[in-house]
Amino acid sequence: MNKKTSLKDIAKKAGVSTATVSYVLSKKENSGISKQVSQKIRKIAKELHYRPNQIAKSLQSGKTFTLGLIVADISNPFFAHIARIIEDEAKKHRYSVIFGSSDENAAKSRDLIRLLANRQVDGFIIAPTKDSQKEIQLLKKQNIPFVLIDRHFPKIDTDYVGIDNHKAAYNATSRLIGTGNSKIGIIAYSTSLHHMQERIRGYRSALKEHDIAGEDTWIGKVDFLNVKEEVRGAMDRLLRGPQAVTAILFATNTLAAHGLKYIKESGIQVPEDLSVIAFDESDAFDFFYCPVTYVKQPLTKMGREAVKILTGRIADPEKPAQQLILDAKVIVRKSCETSATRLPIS
Amino acid sequence: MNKKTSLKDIAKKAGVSTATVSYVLSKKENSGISKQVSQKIRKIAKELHYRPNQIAKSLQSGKTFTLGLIVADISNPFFAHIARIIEDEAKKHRYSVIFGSSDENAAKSRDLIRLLANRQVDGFIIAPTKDSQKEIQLLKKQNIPFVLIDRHFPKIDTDYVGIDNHKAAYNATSRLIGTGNSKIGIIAYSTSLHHMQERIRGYRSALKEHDIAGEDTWIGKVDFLNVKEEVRGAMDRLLRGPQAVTAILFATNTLAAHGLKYIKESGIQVPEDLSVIAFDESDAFDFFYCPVTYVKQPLTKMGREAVKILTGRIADPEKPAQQLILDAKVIVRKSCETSATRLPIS
DNA sequence: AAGGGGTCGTTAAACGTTTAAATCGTTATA
DNA sequence: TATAACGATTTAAACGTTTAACGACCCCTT
Repeated sequence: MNKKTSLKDIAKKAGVSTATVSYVLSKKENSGISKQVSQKIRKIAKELHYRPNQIAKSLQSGKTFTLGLIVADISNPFFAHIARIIEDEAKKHRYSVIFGSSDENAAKSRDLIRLLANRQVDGFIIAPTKDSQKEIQLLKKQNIPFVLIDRHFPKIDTDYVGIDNHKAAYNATSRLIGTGNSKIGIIAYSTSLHHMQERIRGYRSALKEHDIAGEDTWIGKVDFLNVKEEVRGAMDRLLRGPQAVTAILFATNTLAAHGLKYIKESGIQVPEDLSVIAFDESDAFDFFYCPVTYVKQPLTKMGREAVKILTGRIADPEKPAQQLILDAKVIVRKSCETSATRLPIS
Repeated sequence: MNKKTSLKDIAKKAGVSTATVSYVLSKKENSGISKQVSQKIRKIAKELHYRPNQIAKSLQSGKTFTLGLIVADISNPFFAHIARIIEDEAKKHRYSVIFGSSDENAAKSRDLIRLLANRQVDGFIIAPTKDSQKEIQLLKKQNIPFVLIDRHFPKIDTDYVGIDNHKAAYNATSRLIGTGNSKIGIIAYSTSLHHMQERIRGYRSALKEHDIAGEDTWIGKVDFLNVKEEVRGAMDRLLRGPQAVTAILFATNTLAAHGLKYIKESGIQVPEDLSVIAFDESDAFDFFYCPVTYVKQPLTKMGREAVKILTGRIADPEKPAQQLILDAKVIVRKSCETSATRLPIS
């Protein structure tokens, strides 16, 4: 029906070549074409509602001005928020963003990366899943620009933006110790992903530093596939028996949300019975009956820098990889205040 | 450096024409080329890590297999959730999703639509802003497939997926009336957008139906630009004076979140002093000290149907526009239980 | 010996741009 | 008066695919 109008249509109507039209419509103000012809062409272009076909431009230029964003789940507020920041920063550089959710699944992640690579995105921002080292290596070998966010593989030298997870977990745990807790648990994902390992390591370091002999049972591991149930199971284990903990560090917002629900339902009193600190941010932390202390990641900076590093790499594929490790901030609230009485669940 | 390999490269190496390579690599199993040549080509393709250039395909076929998603703000959980559903459903139809946030700003929305149209997306899913009728008309005139979600313009005959906002607000308000409230307020956005008008109208209908003469002061209008402050101002007004309300309906999750924070800080007791119902979903509703009754939109169905309708339209641009109006469900919880004592703030 | 079919592959055009190089008048310069 | 220079526009190739149409070759019939 209503075919889109192309340079050719304009050229035909104006009685000139498509080259002339292209020069007029793409060049700023100069370059060879007479005022008369220029104006005529511009007029016709407007009449026909000409809109340049970006696909054709991309084919010819080899640039799509599109960034691929791959996260675990775009509906997770953590990633949704980052996505928004990336969108805004990308726009400043004239890029659009095409996204995909990997669900922490390496195969999905691989498929997404390939799909978007075929679509010739100019670069990727990726929160990689476990077991995707090979795919990341491949991107690197193919010289496709990308930046990892949130997680990375320390053995692969790549661009990366994230926080110092060890330090963040260390600080959070230290806070719990400082307010009088000596039995402290952590609930984390059961994954080899480095950021998660670092959070656990930071937790352990803090215990060790304060001469607390941590128990293995204090570390609750949760699989991505069955979060709700496994968080509850882990909480049960942490809060039971003679070594029951009096404080818990949740390694992500999702883990915390489930944990807090459990706490609420079991009638456990925070901070009297249990101190709590969580990673990330959530409405849940504000609205929980006792405002939850949390480890706030500098999302804005992370998103912006990721885009900057990526555009930098697109501009210069040869420059050395850059790892940007930011500090997270512990926002202290009531959920980890000192308390005298500590009652393990019987 | 590492140029991507094209059909031409494979053709050269195999000593055949690019056409042959194309036939082998794109056709399923048949069509003309001998086993030997086929295998040779496939082998070389694998060796050279051939990946088809989707941009070139798109130029030639006129299809990008990309959908444009334009929402108010991808970091709003409501839209982030829908985005995820759309992503998944789109994938089933082999589409990827490129997104943009309009911030309820018509100019931004227009720019986004044009940008993505230039990128030749095969269709749009749009939560339109106010004052974007013209742009929507334009899309229609240009025969670019699109589906509106969440909001639409009743005067423009377009595909649309949303809920019956009048009915939803009517039901929610009726619930508040049914539990003994007769002074009921609503906090909504100050916008001409139809969905918001409908929510207000539904609220009014319910009052009228129950012979309650609503006060204008019971309707708090909030501008998109200054939500936090204006919600607080509106709440102040609703809760003051002889006509102070004993119940509030929040027209969106964001409005509710700010309102609930205000309630919490002012020490107002829900549901004793104030009943509350909110549209949408939020962690805030679960974690607020009194679980909040909410109007749950069928997001999954909305997202899925939007994609289905869109792909349907892409396939057949001539078919009549389809409006899918779904029912929202009031999920009753404690925040709107009957209560005897009602104390306006003095 | 001429024609009819297959089989396997190539040619060439097309999609909508960009852009270096060529062309063609004019006009100024030597 | 040749020629150089300039200004305005066109030609043509290129980006990486797809695909209709064609051609070459071989085998079979009649």
